[in-house]
Amino acid sequence: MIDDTQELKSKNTRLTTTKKTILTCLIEQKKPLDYRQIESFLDSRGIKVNKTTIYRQLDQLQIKGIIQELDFGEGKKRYEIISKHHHHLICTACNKIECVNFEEDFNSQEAEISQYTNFRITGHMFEFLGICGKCQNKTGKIKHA
Amino acid sequence: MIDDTQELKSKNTRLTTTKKTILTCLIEQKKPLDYRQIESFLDSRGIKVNKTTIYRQLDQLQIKGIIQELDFGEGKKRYEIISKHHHHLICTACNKIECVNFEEDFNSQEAEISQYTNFRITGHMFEFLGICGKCQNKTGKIKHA
DNA sequence: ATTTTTGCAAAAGGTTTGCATTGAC
DNA sequence: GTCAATGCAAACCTTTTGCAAAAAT
Repeated sequence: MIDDTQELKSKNTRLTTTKKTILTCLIEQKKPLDYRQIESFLDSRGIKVNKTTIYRQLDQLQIKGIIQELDFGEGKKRYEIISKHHHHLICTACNKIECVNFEEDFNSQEAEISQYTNFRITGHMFEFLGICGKCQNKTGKIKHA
Repeated sequence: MIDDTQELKSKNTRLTTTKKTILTCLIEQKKPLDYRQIESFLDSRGIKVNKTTIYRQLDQLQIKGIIQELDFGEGKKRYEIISKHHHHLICTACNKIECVNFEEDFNSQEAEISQYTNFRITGHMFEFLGICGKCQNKTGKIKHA
């Protein structure tokens, strides 16, 4: 995903407190965070920055291939450090998001698809929906599958 | 997904031209459409309706379990007739979206996940990203995987 | 008559842009 | 001194809300 073109496109960057702290935040929390969560983290460190700055730093980090944007259909973006390819568990009751790794082999599916389409498949999004432990215990209101 | 509670929640509805045409649109096109595409369809049939009305009808159809909202990370929702469970092919060059069906068996993955999390898994999102035939032929600018 | 459907304007929520200023190298 | 980083206000885009008017049963 990260190619040389993108590396070159971005000129020198300066290592500011904002940038350093956004990275710290995403590295520490190890899961996809939205704008508000990142802002809170900065806030908790006493760093008051304008939202434009945060968004711009996130853009920049994405262009450099350091972080990636994710969208779980919440009407907002989430940002995550790019490490190895993995998937997510999304609690449909409380929106908690966890990362999961598992052995994946979608070759048969991809082969099946290429049988009747002319797409060249370059990737996939595969996220699990469910109810987290806390929400399972919390209430009887949750629908049972 | 469709349960009795939801059925009961929605009282009588009236079969208006707007509602009928939105349904026709989604049934004919057989793929996830965004607000603008739906509006254009209505427009092409000479039906001028306020956006609020369209959004409200889409909400209503969703509550009744007739359509579903999808989000492919484009910053907007898409709406699709609920038929059997299927997946999508998304062209990362032109954003074209197609539906695909294939045999799926994610039991091993789900088992693996439940080994080290306490989520009860109720569903998944699994969409393929790629380059459609048209875009493959169109230009050399497209990155090769 | 009652209740759904509609239009309009305005707001909401997340994200982006333009422009001038500040600050790092 | 140069170029990246920042703040601010305003704009943008999609979606939602409140309220009153219209249409359907």
